[in-house]
Amino acid sequence: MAVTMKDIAKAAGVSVVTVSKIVNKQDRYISEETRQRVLEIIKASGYVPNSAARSLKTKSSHTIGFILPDISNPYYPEIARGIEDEARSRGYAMIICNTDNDVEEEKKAVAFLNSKMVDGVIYTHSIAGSNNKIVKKIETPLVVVDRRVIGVREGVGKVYVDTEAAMHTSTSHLLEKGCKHIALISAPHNGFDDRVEGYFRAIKEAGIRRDNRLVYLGQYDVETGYNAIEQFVAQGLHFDGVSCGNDLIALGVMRALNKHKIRVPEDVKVVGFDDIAFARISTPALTTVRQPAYEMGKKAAEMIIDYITEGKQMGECELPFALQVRETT
Amino acid sequence: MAVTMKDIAKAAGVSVVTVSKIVNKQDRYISEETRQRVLEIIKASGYVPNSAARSLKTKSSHTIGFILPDISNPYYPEIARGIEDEARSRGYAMIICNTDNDVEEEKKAVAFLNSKMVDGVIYTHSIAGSNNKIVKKIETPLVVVDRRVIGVREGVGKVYVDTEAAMHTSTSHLLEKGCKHIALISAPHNGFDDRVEGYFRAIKEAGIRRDNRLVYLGQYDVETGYNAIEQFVAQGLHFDGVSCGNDLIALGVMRALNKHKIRVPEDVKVVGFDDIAFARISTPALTTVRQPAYEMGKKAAEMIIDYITEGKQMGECELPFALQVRETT
DNA sequence: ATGAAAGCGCTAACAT
DNA sequence: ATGTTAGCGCTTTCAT
Repeated sequence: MAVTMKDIAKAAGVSVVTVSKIVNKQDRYISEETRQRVLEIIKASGYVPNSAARSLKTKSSHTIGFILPDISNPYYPEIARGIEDEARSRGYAMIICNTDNDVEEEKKAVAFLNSKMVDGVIYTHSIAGSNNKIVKKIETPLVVVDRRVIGVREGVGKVYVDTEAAMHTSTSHLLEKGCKHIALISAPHNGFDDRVEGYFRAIKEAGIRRDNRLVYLGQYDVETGYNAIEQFVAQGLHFDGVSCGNDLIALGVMRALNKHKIRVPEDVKVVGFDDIAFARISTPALTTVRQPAYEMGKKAAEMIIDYITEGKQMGECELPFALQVRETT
Repeated sequence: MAVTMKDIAKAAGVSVVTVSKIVNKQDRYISEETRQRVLEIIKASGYVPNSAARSLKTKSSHTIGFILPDISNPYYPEIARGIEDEARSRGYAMIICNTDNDVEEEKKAVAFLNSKMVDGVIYTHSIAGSNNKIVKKIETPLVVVDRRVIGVREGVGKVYVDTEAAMHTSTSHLLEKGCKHIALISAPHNGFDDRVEGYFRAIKEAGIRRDNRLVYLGQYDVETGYNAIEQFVAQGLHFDGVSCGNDLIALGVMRALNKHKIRVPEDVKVVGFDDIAFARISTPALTTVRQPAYEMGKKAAEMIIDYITEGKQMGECELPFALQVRETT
């Protein structure tokens, strides 16, 4: 049996109340002498407060949930790390729930986190489906990270980057490098699709007519990039640049291009999105738009914990993106 | 205020005990009629048991901790996913703690998880430092995953692959492909170093004299692979194969080789270790030894939860590795 | 400066 | 088949 406050109290010859006050630093009216004595006994005994009892009483678990599609997908781990660093440094634990972009799984995750009595949840929702319903089920403070949710309930924190502008930047970069026939390979979102819009705005500004045959919308994965190129090649389409919805797609693109002996960047230039660790490592190294994943996670955790502990209203926080020019353009 | 058992009891006109029994499926002696009635009220009210109260009573938090070096490093997320899948399907939450391979951070993580009253911990310890001390501080059931810990206390579960044999396999593969001068690039471990041993055993069996100039021990990262090759080249060393301690190193190797216009696999063959997602995607695709990371996580969670819930003794579990021959050999 | 009393929501004997 | 009682370890008035 673990040592409890009662044990400490008995050993120190004081009441549990006194011990509680000392542990919680409500020691305004505690004599320095007893304070020291109790503190020493605590240290010697290896006493650790029972968090279940504390939670039951205070209605706060000092735990936050992180709902995301899949931790084993690159990019998300960086967000998770940002959350964990900020959270733990402030005494909060992070419980993660993978949903595989499945709305049913998201519902389960929400119910699970509710049952775990988390004090808040950070949510990177799936790209398809009606996330507003999910958001409504979340009873705790909530911050939506990485994705833009339109019209969610009041008081929801938001941390994001302007993906429309980012995509505009990456596509414009291709244009500046002399590309005239730029393909878009990405994944469809429900509602406003920032990436697609950013791409179209860039080529429109350049006075280029849109060619829907060069737009391929699949998933945010390697296969999509690969398959898209296979399809373009099979159709005999001409293109000299590819703007990708994320780096995974770009890597798939490069693989397919390599297979067809199409040189990057000489024949076709490629630009990714996200700047996952492998963008730097691939050969050739991928030009991409950096999303500050770690910072987003950290900011989201900061926001929600500030709210939980100080009632500081959560707002919106837009973080900057940055073009990383490497070898594929 | 959330709805409690008391509310349900009042609404159903029964005692909280009856509700408790129904919720916990101890309904042997509950009449079908009351059972249904209570269940309906529960459903209608959206009642969720208060896990803090439950934990306080049962001394079980239904939460397990996962201590690991860094979730934003590929390979670990797969383990994490395996743990989370198994854990959540059985009602357990997973709290992760990053340690950055720092023993002090590991201590903090252990203290943190203890304070969170986790029912068990799954531990992938740092490669340096005296982990036995850490292990001793962990008061809960413990499973060590991915790493081999020698001489830890009794009753600790272990999930691992035979890395010595795996490294022997990858190096032997290089030998079979005709390599005569095989370099080893890896990271040093404290105590027995499986990977280094596996490598040496393979070249010794092939009757090749060991050349310590071709052994480079740094970190398990891209830079180490890159720097090692730079050093070999600068020293004018001849080598036709590289056996790497993990895939990150191998990727760094390929990058450096590419820079020096050394062709893979024509001039130098490269084999990695782990089979992270990017091994398949890199160009050329990396030949490597697959470690079943997801399965290891899943197995570790299974083991520890079986122990927690059924007292089933934890043992050792060796999972198989598998050579994945791709384009770099 | 310290403590007594009450109760958070739940479960586990022990009745009935 | 259902309820009474007690208590898990802690925090929070309210006394003293």
